[in-house]
Amino acid sequence: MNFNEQVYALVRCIPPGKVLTYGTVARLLDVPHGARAVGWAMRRLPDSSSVPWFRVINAKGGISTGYAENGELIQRTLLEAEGVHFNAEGHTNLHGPQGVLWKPSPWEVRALLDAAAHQEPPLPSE
DNA sequence: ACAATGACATAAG
DNA sequence: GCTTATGCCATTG
Repeated sequence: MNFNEQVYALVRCIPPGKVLTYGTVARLLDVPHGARAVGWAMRRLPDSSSVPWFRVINAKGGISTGYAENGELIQRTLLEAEGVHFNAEGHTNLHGPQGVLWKPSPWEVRALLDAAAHQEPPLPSE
């Protein structure tokens, strides 16, 4: 199972209205410093992918896209549609009372990764 | 195998 | 809070 497949499997399981940071995704995959690799996995995703890439943001709670001119706007709009609130500074509240950061239990993560490993879903490369 | 790159993260100034 | 510098991982030439 490739690293990016695990990333996709995990991102696919992010519930609507919740988000994950690149670093968090990496940590959930037992790669504490693989944030950049996560970003790479997102970048190679086609827009038509079934992976909710828009639910992945940076550690500041802001949009870090650069895949397109108006990518930031697109991602923000998609998240707003799911109830994710952006403040004037352009970032979501990851913690606090309205924290939208998804915090799955370790066993959940392992279960979904195990399921993905058994399914071996086709890589959505382009 | 080596060097460079990138939707990142963290520390320091 | 913002800008720089360094570290990390996977991928690519």
